[in-house]
Amino acid sequence: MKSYHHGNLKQELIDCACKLCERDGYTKLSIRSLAKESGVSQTAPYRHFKTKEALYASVATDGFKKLSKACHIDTNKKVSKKHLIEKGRNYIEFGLNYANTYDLMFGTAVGNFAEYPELLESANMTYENMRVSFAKLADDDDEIIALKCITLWSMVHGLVGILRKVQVVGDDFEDGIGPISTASVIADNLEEHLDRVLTGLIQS
Amino acid sequence: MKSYHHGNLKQELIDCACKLCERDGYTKLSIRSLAKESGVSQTAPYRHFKTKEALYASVATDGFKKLSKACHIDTNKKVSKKHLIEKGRNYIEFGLNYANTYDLMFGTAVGNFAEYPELLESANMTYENMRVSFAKLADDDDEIIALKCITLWSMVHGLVGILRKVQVVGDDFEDGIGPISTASVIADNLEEHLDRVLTGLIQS
DNA sequence: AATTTAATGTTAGCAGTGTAAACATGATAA
DNA sequence: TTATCATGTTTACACTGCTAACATTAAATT
Repeated sequence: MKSYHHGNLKQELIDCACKLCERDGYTKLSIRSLAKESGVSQTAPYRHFKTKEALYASVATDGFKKLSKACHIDTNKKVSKKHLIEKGRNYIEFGLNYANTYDLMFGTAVGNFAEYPELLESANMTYENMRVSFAKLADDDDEIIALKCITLWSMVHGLVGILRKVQVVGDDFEDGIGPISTASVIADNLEEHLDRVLTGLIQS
Repeated sequence: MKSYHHGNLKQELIDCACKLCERDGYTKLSIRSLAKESGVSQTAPYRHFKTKEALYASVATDGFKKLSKACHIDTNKKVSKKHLIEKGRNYIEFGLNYANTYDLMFGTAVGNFAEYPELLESANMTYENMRVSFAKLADDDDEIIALKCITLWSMVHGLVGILRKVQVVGDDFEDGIGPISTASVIADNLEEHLDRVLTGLIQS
């Protein structure tokens, strides 16, 4: 005997959406299928999410929290380059393992983060963690730190994008080194790669 | 008096799709609206594009050709670091000025490039141009060149993504330097930035 | 030149979508 | 106890991608 009110619908919708978005990609997700999954009417989700984009925002928020955690460094203790390399690898692994969620976080599905305070907050936290960690390592003034931090961020972010795309682009060159095999080299030696890149960045 | 057959529908659909995808983002594009725009029945486009994804593939192909052109370096002449910096800037500017098209090219809207030979070809060409240009500059063996090339690609690609996202994420920190202002610094000094990054890459 | 064929168009229709409006239920506050 | 309001349902609209069956005409074959 089920009651008229669900009791925990919002959270259940979010959880379910996170799962489905990651499994099938966010484009495959429909509010109606989500509602059905929770055994609730087609339009019930609209009591909790004004639009589909708002639902996306919740999934993206969840993603940023996970990413933040994956990249978090305890800045009370001393921060070493090894720490940063490890966290860089965690970032990239998150981007590759949660590729569909990552799309939602960094794509255009959610147009303006400012419309979703929690999303804005979680995204800013991700950056802020990064910045503080980096500041503990490199001994530059704030502006330089911020600059290098954005550079570092765009490096790992870009690598996620290219590593994923290259698997799709293919590797059909007769001679020479195609992008796939090259990308594998990077992926298989992520630590070395990050070390090189990071060292260059700190010294610059 | 219009004839039953359009005569040039396929190309007109592509052109129109390119325009609309860039203007409104590819998610806003519908085959039906596209057909209406060309004064043709709702299902006429299906004679030229098996699925919507196939249409996307055509738009993406067009994008890669434009990107290739924007980044092309005449490798008969000598290639200087200045050349590469300039082309890097062109790449980034393409990514920012044709942001919606760029999404189509590097997002997940087209799942498997191999299903669309022209797309695969144009995407590979973009990489191949880059690799050859870079090879003329740096004097490493092929594998290292390819590796550095992927690194360089992911750097400019990442920068495009982050510079765009940062505008959306916002900049609301009380103290410290927020991502927006930092991104502006990078955007306003792209050449210097690329110079630093590129120099580090060549020397590594 | 006449005829067949294949490419390219149309119409009608299915199943699915986001979302708004009007109404129902029941938990909570007055 | 009653009134309110959050949360649910039903119904409906306009839109979507896509398929099947049919129409037209350009191109290929005889």
